[in-house]
Amino acid sequence: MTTSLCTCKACNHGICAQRVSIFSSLDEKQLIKITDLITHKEYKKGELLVMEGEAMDSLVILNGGQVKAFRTTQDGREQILHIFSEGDFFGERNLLRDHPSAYSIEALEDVHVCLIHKREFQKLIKEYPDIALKVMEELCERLDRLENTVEAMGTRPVEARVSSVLLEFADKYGKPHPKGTMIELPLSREGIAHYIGLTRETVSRKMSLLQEEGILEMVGNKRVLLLDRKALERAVE
Amino acid sequence: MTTSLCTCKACNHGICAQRVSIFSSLDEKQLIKITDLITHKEYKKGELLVMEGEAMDSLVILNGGQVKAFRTTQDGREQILHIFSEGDFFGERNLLRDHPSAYSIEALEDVHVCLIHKREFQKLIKEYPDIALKVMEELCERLDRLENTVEAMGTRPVEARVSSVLLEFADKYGKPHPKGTMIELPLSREGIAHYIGLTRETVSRKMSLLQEEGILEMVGNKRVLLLDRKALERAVE
DNA sequence: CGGGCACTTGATAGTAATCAAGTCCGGTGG
DNA sequence: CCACCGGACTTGATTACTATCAAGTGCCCG
Repeated sequence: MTTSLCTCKACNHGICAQRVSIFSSLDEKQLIKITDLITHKEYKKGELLVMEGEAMDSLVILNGGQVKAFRTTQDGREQILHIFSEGDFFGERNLLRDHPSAYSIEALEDVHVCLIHKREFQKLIKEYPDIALKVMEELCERLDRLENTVEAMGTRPVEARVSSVLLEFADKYGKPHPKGTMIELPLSREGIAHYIGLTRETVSRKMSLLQEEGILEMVGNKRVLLLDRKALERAVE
Repeated sequence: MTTSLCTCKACNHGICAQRVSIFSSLDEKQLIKITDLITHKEYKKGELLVMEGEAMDSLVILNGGQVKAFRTTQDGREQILHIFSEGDFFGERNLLRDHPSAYSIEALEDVHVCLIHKREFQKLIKEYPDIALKVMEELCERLDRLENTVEAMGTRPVEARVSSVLLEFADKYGKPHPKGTMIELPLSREGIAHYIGLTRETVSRKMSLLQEEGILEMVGNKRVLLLDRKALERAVE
């Protein structure tokens, strides 16, 4: 999955589509055809790719970097709904149903995206039904994750929710380390708070607690060394 | 949509599949073919259709009555994730990915379901890609609703969350009434609480408040007369 | 190396959970 | 049809927890 990355600036080797799971059922010839339909775009950290309520005319495939999908309430509170990483896509719902975007998308770091225009995407789906099945699979994953989030927000004590996010990040962004797992946090404390419906102070306090308990070690502000995964898993239940 | 209901006990007129949106793209001949694949089952109010963690071998289409999809935590707390009504289906995710069920399903009233076996469903999806698109549409709707729930649970004050559920029920189950809209509540106070992550007492108190404000009127325990929809909509924001 | 921003920590206040009685609804049986 | 019973609902008092407000500290980038 992470091998043979396309490192060229504009993906003109014709292989970047290969890395996206929704196209995994296609053969090389078909992939090259698709690559011709793709246009590219770059965003800097902090830039908005999409604004809530805006119409979308393309499927967006993340080809490097991470973004957050979030909503802002009238009184300025933010709720993060999804974090998308390399290989993920978004906009599919707006293309399928012709709705405006239900959330804003902001680059968490410098980001490179591939765009497939609405009419091409709709043609592709008709032509290769397997693509629809792959999209469906991805929608199912998101449903699973959101259901877990709802359950956590509805029934779990705050400490369990923090633990749960840390486990999610460990699985997605963790790298082996002699003392456990090193996690590159995609979000600041405030970001984590907005992901699970808390305030930055509460997240801070709970993470300090976890550190005192010897479960993890904070390494600067952007990394966490997970020492005792089992303990974290117990905290989630 | 609600016309020409199949009121026979076992749906042997061969038209019950017609009422399900996922088959709406098929013609009558195809529908009759599908009807042959369907088996039927009845459940009484309170019965479990599916247990969390159980393997599923069929797509379940609700042909009458309502059910709730929920999870129970180790310490006995319940979180309701979905409410399914006539025409809705579930189990699709387990069939597509061969996972055990992520939640239990309980009949909220006497229920009649149609079952399509896994192997038939998978054949149908291959044969009629439009069905996959319809399933996808439905998954999108559920994602939308869950995203709204997460946003509400993360950023909205409790009163707004209660108002939000009442509006949802008004749209789904409300009937015109000289003084406003009469809502048949699918859930008890406790059920509503478990749907939005609160306790029954809190739901009770907030609904009493809404009644004092003249926004609604409780009619017995199972119905609510919504008097001032606009006010409720304002409370959600 | 310095400055700004993110993070931590502490004190206080507000809100919902919990605990605890009562009341009312709704179904059942006479 | 009415009376009764049990479960669901309401209401009140108290407790627990997290948001908020406020200050200080430390990380990270230029």
